[in-house]
Amino acid sequence: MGESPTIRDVAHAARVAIGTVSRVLNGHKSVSEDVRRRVLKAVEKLNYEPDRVAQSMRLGVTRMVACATRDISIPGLASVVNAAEEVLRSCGYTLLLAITDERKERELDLLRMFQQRRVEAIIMTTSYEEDVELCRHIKQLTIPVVLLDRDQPPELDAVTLDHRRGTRSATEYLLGLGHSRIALLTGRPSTRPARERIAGFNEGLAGAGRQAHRGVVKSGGFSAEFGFRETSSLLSTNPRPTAIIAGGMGMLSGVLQAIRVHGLSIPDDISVVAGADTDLAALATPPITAVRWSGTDEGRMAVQLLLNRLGGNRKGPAQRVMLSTELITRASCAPPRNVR
Amino acid sequence: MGESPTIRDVAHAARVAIGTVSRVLNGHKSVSEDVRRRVLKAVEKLNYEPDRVAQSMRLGVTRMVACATRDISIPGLASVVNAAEEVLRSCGYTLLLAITDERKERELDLLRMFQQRRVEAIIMTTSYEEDVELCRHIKQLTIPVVLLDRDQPPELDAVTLDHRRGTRSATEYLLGLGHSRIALLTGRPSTRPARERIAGFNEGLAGAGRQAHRGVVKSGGFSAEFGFRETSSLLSTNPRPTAIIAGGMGMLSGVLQAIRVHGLSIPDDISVVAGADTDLAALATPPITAVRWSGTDEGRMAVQLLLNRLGGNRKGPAQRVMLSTELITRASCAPPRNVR
DNA sequence: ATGAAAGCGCTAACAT
DNA sequence: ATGTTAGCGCTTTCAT
Repeated sequence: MGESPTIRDVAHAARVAIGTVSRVLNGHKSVSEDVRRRVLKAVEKLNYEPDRVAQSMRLGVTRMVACATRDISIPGLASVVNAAEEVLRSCGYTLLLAITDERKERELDLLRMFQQRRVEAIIMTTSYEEDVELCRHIKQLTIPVVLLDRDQPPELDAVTLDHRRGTRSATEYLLGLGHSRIALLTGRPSTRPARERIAGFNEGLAGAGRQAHRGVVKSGGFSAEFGFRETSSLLSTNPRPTAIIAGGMGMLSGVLQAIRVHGLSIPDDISVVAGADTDLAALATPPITAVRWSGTDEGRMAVQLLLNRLGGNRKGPAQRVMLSTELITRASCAPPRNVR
Repeated sequence: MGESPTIRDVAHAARVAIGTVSRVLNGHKSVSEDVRRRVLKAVEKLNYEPDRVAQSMRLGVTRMVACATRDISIPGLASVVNAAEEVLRSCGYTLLLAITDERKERELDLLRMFQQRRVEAIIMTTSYEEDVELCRHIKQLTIPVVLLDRDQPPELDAVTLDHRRGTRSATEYLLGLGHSRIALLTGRPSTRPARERIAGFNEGLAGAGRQAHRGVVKSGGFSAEFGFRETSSLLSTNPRPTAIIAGGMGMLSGVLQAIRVHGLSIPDDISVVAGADTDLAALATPPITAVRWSGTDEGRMAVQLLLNRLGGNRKGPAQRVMLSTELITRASCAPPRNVR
């Protein structure tokens, strides 16, 4: 880094003052054609690139936005980040990416690091929405923060997904097929997607006049491992559920694996609904009914909210956008055995 | 950003000189207990965070590493980035992420931006390895660059995957089952993974003493869309191939979709091998034989090479690491009809 | 139209 | 042990 030419080198080569070089590079009006040419030639010759660190320091603006998220190898999250980067870059911002792995300590570390790096805004998922320390640290930031599919703290902007309606639709659909023992697998209730799915599930059950105990909720994680473990244990109970809702982005593979291991077939022995519409859901055999939403829209919208804040609307009330979900019915659900 | 307290504010609050604050914060020896306590209390009270932009400027070191890649919504790439971020962060580096979308212009833009931001190293996939302009721009960078699964330019470090052997194994396996019309779908030969897969394919065919024309190569893209399009067209030829190798990370879904649309069944009508071992490959029905490798290892190794350079070994010869691939045989391949 | 110089926040070298 | 100051590369204000 030390060996890069500086504006001083350019000025020297062009035999002008450094202020003049700056003016040329920033397109100021009062520069003579002759000088402008000399400067540009010197820039070319030295392969000069302005130091954005120095610019940031001088101007007090970094044009960097940070994104902290659980794990981008989860397809749903990768789309969000991918879309966010594309929009940000097209607006001249640079994305700084960090993986939280759902660890609170790491989230706090990252928050501090973002602050030190003087990023101008943050897009993030918090792992523990109810954690007061975390919320306190987030709120005392002086830059805009946009939450991804999170509710807390309430004074922040957020783009959320309508998991509640998606899960309610799935539940109603399964009840309509005649299922009376439906299991919902989802994350800890300390995160919004899990809470909303559970709420939608209960609404669906209640709305059909059924007893809530006809549903079984396993709330503890979004991972494939969790899906596998809980599905395995559910399938060993008697009577076992006749339908499972895999309420997490990367959970489906574990659920399918467990069903396969138990030698059961979909939808004859058990119906399955996926909480996200992935390649796997669409192309499994049979194809899996899924609650679909767009991670790309989520990422774009998050940046939208953020740019609105950076554009000057710093003090307005929390902006909340909820993106719709849609139940895509496929062949993975059928009436349970006893009903047919 | 303007309202953050500076070291000067801390110094004032603690009634010491700014140099003293700096010494306390950087753990220098010669500081009295009393002063140290006063400074830390002031830091606490003001919620002071040192400005890393200013530190970068002063020290000439940013502790930032950039990663530019095609599209992180491709599962294989997301794992690479995810792993790279984890290692980098644990070493005190911050990851700056950019999506190239395989556009040369964007790659050139990004290279320039990285240079301006004074990142200390770059991890990237180039879209057009043969492009002299791109190679020239990369080579004139003064910071370490690690290529992901790319060969060009040859003076750069790279971590690559042994697609050649993986594809040769797949080809030999299919030939061994009795297939004589095998199709390989893969990307443009301007990228290493495609070239290597084609080479491995041809080696496999040649090694079995078969005529090369028993193989059909469609080289044009890694996307699901490409897989769908080419598979559809291949399935309409007569005689149609009896086996397809989906030689790309996100291609399998398109291939399976096309096979499904044509009403064919795997492996009775056609055998399939996937170029990456994804959830979809493992859990499709039937499960798909796949060439497996570890994106996580790839990302970690890339950072390893990079840290080695940053650790001082700037001038050594290009470091090249090739990670092995493994053929995971599953139920998607069987002898073709005429052989059974 | 151009030059000179201040100053962004910080660290380290030099004083004391 | 602590204060003072130069200077990192840049933009911008103030002269001229």
